[in-house]
Amino acid sequence: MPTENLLYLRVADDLRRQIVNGELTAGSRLPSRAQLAEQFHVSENVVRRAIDVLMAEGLIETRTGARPTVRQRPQLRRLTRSWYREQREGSPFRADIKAQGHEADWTCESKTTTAPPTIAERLRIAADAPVMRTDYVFTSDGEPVMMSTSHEPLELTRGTPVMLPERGPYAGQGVRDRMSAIGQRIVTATEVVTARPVTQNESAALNVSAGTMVMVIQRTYWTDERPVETANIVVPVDRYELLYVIPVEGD
Amino acid sequence: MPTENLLYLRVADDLRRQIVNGELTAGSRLPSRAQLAEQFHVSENVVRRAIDVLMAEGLIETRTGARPTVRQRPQLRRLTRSWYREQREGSPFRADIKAQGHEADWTCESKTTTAPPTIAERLRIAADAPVMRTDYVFTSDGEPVMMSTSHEPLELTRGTPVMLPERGPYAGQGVRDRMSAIGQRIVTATEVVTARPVTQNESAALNVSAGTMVMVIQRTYWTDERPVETANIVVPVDRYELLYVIPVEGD
DNA sequence: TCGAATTTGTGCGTATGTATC
DNA sequence: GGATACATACGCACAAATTCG
Repeated sequence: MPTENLLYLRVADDLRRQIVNGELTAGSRLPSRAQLAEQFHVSENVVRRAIDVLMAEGLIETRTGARPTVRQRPQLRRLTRSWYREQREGSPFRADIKAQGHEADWTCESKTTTAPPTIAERLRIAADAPVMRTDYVFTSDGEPVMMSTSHEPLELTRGTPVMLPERGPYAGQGVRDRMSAIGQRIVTATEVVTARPVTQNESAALNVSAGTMVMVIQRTYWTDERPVETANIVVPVDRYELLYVIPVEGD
Repeated sequence: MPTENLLYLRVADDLRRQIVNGELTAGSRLPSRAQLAEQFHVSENVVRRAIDVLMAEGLIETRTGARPTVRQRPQLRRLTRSWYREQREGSPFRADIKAQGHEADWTCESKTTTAPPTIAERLRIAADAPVMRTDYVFTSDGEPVMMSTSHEPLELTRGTPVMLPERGPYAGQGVRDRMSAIGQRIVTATEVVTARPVTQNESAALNVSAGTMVMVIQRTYWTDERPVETANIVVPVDRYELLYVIPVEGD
């Protein structure tokens, strides 16, 4: 169906065209529903459905009482998910953000708890085994942009200087350096990437509107023998793209 | 807001609970709008919005004239996006799918064209330089599950036996082996992962409902000197998760 | 096979609450 | 505080597709 004959889709198409063409600049306001209805000679209801479509596409934002605003297309920032042929030191997140000309920082909170089943499986430890759980919220230029929840088996770190990830001599230096300090040499990371709608908690913490999507990276760090850390990293799809550099082996 | 006081969200929550609890089994039908409206003591319009929410979440499917059907939760299949410590031969896609106990196949169509700007940039060739474009639709157990669009510079392959990716002695063997046959030794792949709503074309080709999300992998194969192939790989988020295995180098 | 009942998708009108300006 | 505008909620009508006797 090249030409759309449904009213609300026709309206949505026209408005979308104006947005991507720049006739409606980022940050500007759309006409009100009543104005659009008169303009397109349709009912307000049709306009509302068209607005819903554009909102689902992430092109506009709506707030009750205010006319819809054209979202400024945030430039995608790139997260490099690879150490291949790079000499990376300290926190990968900070290095990535600084490389793109922004200020990076984070807050975190650690507590000991017991491993939930999915985490236990990923760490290959018994369910309910003691773990150190650390919740991070990462900020770029002061705005929260990413969050993650990390789990480390306490059987590895208990009683060592690195038990608390963000305290002590190795604070803020990343998992690899911390684990290295207690003789755990990380040689591999696995990352399982999925995408899903944002949860209420995440939408509040990351200041993104409900219904938008996030990518979830289930990252696990491995020594030659065992997994030593695993984390769920949550990134809004409209803020980040992920870059993987993959060595291709074989003749 | 722990308890939701909006009518349509209350209805959606109740129906969602019934689905995930298994009270509404996969493949079964929901009651009709009128029945649900009476059941919940709300208007049909509220039920409609609740249905919209569940559809956006991918929990149900609707067809005009038929009651909404509960989608059978497709088990996520895993795409391995790495050659690290694996000896992979031929098509990575087929190997992955077969390893998970399914039949894999694909259809494709090649044509010569000129490089659009984004592709030209990724291949580091002039815009409008001649390229071989190949569109793939991958099937698993006969169902379309993934699609991709590949571009190769014709300056590399013109006049060689591998010019047409799916014809000749190297048909179906994957980019690495084909390029190897003409002396292009691929040593690195880069993949940029993003997620966005499915387009109309994709939703028709992949048989997924409109409004659902896909992950897009922008993959580029590199020799030591230059990019030799780039592809946009489109995978629905509710069918696949991506697995990256990353060697961690250093000290 | 056919036709009638059912059900969804679309479209219209209106009212109320609430946030914005 | 008042005017504006969106979010939610109610009602109804019709076309198209499905379902089923």
